[in-house]
Amino acid sequence: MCGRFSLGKDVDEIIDELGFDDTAGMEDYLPNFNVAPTVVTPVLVHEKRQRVLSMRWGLIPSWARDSKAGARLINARCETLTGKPSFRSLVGRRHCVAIAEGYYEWKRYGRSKTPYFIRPSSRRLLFMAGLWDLWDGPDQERPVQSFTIITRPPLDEFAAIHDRMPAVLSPERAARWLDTASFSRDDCTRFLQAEDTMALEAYPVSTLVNSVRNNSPACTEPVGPVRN
DNA sequence: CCAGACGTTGTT
DNA sequence: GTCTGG
DNA sequence: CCAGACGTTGTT
DNA sequence: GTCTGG
Repeated sequence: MCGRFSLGKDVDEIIDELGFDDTAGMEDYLPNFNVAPTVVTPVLVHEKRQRVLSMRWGLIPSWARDSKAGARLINARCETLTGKPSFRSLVGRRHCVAIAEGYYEWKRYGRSKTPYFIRPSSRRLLFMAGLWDLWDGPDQERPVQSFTIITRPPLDEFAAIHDRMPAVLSPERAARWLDTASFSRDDCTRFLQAEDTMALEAYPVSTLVNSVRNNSPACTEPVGPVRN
């Protein structure tokens, strides 16, 4: 699955890599090596054109009575996406792509757990398919924008770490996912489960990352061998 | 018809 | 909002 | 995902 | 154990 990720690059690096020429949508951005659910973080959307919106991680459905309801909707299974009340209306309409340098996964060893960091071997940005929604809170002037990250069965190389992984998208496939106007709802699950061309590497990291209070480059530093 | 749920993960 | 259960 | 809290009353 | 907060 995906319950934590890192985005520690500077705003200029990110904007440059995305190919944008301004920082719209990232005015409040701060590098964060330990992005956790409920945190506001930049994601890509396509509304007439591609752009960045900063959203809360953890989808709050538009009909939710309170914002707590969505606190646990941090992931959506690609196999069941089109059937679930919280997600089905967003498929083909509100696609987004979470921007990260890599994601964390805790591998279980009996009673203990070791965090791993998984990132593109190229060290370019990692894109993860998602869905987003708008929620009109009772006292909110503006609707709350929130998103969920789609998960899938793992690629063979990562099956030993965990039995789920985020739906990772190469830049080309990310653009396809975002362009809902030309995206077929029926292809959704197949598209999200396709082999992606983005080569990834995985390695163990310090348990520093366990606590969301720890936000430093040490979170993503290897403490064991890097595996491709 | 109205009421109530609406999610994923991991653990046992 | 929309579906399921009663 | 993990960490941390988990309660009420009255008093300052 | 289970829920909330980050």
